[in-house]
Amino acid sequence: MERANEDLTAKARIRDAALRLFAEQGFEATTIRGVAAAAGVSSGLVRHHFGSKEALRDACDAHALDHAMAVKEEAILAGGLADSTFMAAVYPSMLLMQRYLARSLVDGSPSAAALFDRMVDVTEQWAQAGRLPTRPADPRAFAAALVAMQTGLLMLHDQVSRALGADILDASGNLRLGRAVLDIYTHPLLTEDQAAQARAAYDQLQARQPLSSASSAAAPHVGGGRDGEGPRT
Amino acid sequence: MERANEDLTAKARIRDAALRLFAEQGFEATTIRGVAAAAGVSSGLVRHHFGSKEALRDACDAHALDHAMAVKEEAILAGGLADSTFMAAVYPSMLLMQRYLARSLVDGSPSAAALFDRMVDVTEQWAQAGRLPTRPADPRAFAAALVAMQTGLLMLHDQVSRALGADILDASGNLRLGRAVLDIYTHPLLTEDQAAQARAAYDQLQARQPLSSASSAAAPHVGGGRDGEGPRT
DNA sequence: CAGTCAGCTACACACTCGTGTAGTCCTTCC
DNA sequence: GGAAGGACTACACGAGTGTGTAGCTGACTG
Repeated sequence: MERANEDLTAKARIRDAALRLFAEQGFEATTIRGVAAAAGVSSGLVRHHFGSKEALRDACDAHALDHAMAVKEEAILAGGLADSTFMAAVYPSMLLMQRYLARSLVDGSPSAAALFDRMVDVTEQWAQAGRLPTRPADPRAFAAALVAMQTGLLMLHDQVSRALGADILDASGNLRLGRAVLDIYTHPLLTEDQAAQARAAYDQLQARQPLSSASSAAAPHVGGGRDGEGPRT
Repeated sequence: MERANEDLTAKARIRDAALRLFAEQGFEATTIRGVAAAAGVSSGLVRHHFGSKEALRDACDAHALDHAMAVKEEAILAGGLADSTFMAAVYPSMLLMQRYLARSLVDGSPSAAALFDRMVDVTEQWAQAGRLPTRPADPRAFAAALVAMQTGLLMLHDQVSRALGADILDASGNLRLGRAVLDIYTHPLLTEDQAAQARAAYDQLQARQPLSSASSAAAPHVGGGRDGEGPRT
């Protein structure tokens, strides 16, 4: 399924190498010479084909978006298996594209930021459409948090893989992670008592510092009780 | 509560500036000269106090860990409010430390990776301790996914803030995000039917490609049905 | 008062980066 | 056959980086 690298044009090889390196190392840390070496060409050729490093990034952005869209449409046209799980399984390149886009968010790519907003929009509409078992109170914040959390999984690919002892981009490790995330999304992490306690704590916080500029928690407590410490230190 | 910058020694000012810049821009993109300018000193003084850029990073790592641990112990000693939510609310600097550590994960800092592993360990033990309403089938993967997702929220600080139209490090935006994450963790995102359907899809995937190296999904589908597309494209 | 030493600065060096330019090779078309 | 043009390389340049070194200042110490 994966096309052989030797059959590709040099321009495509450069773009693919850049996409992979950008995803793995980030935009700043990736050098044009490194891209050229990975693609098996001279550094001058990178400039010849793409003009500048920024233009190379734009080409990668466009390619990642095009690829994701094309695969998505193809999957929709092909049948009912339009959910992203199956798509990513059938098209291994999807994960690289997603990881590239996730990394672009950290690097501050404008197009990735635009995509993030779009994903939040789509998720917000999906949350408001009533497909959820429970309608969230704040669909916008709900969507933003959900998208950011899922993206975090891709960005921390190396860390998660190391903690699991298996590459989450491989079939076995990926299935394992997928089931775990499914577990998180399926079962509530807090009992009703704990949730009520947490909500009360937020109410108290909001009442105490209604207009203060002091920061509070980005990480919600997961363990509700006294010694219940969340995953975040 | 926040100490005045002018009262700090130059070494402390350099460390604080480096921590903030590392958290905002990443390690590679931050220059020693930039740190020196932010601290109001010459670039040579940075080297005089810390020896090298890597040693400066180590000092920031140690400081972030020390600060987090000290605040945590103090909170535990002070009373029952040991959960991270309240701590971060009381100690605004906690969020910066967390954001720094989250960013360090992306930049590949060894000590941040060690901290990530420790957080996964703690979360795994917490998941196995039976405090959850439902015991996860794979506590290790469950914990890794949970920690990565929460960390993702901090790493995508800018993106989430933009999508919400409010800085999530400020009180109002942070409360809003906290409630949203609480919402995610409290209510299941999938109905039982959808969850069963997703599990069946994973079983089918696992049976079809038992030992293949082809990648599958890191993003689980959230919408289960035909046109149900998850937040991830 | 002289000595000392940490705090601090200014400056230079080697290196790597992105970029610019000239030139070679090879295919294509008249 | 020869001109033309794209694919591709080699090399040079300026800017910015981390790092090294010499020197200045002021407080403390005998």
